[in-house]
Amino acid sequence: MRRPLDVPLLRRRLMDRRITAIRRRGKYLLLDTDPAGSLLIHLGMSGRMLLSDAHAPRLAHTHLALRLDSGPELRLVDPRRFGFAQWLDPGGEATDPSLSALGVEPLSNEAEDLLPPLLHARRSPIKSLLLDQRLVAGIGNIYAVESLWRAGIRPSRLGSRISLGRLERLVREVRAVLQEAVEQGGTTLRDFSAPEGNFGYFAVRLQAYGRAGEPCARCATELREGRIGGRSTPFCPICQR
DNA sequence: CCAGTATCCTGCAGGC
DNA sequence: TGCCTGCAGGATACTG
Repeated sequence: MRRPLDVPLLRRRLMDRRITAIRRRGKYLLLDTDPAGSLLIHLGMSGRMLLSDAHAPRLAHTHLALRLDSGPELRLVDPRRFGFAQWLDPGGEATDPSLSALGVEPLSNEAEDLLPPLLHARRSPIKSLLLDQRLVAGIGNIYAVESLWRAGIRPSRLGSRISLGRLERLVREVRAVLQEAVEQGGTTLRDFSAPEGNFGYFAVRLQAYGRAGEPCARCATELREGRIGGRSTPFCPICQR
């Protein structure tokens, strides 16, 4: 379902509300307010949130700008418009179909116990499983590709055909990749940046994503480019099995 | 149930 | 230089 970006409605709802908390669920961002309610945001492929001086010129494709009483403007910039911002009334988090269906947070304490058997029970390619937000919340193409390379697992291998031990290793690698990426400020390929405008430096650590045709960092075999779920899927034909 | 494809949209790189 | 094609961090509807 394509989501609306109803600016007049957002203006009515957000006027005179105070932002009390900022949360994340999977790839969704939630700004909770008082009086109760939340602004739900997804950045899609090309979206960014920017905290800018209210007088600074707005970048092209600025679809939403929230003037904060504290001074700056919170802006949603999204050239491709796959992202969205939507108002949620109290309780909306539980009724929103995609939000309520989100799976395990990979960085949560229970992920290492819950995920391996869950992945083992499915007959889809493991990469598709990692990208399925209803199973695991928050993994995108880059981090799926990286985690599988690190774990030495072929992206096309069916979940049911991977031992629980190897799936446990995979989940550990997913967590490590995500943690490192967050520490490095994310992965800037083209237009990603943090709200203050700084870039993410995880891209320099990518060993597989965007490296098809280059030698594998582990075994020097040329990385191949596959396609799973319509997404580019580089992998090492020797050390990913 | 599952896999693959099309779709939404703009920008950019590469080929000719 | 300019035009065309394909591809890009995501999610979902549809088809077979």
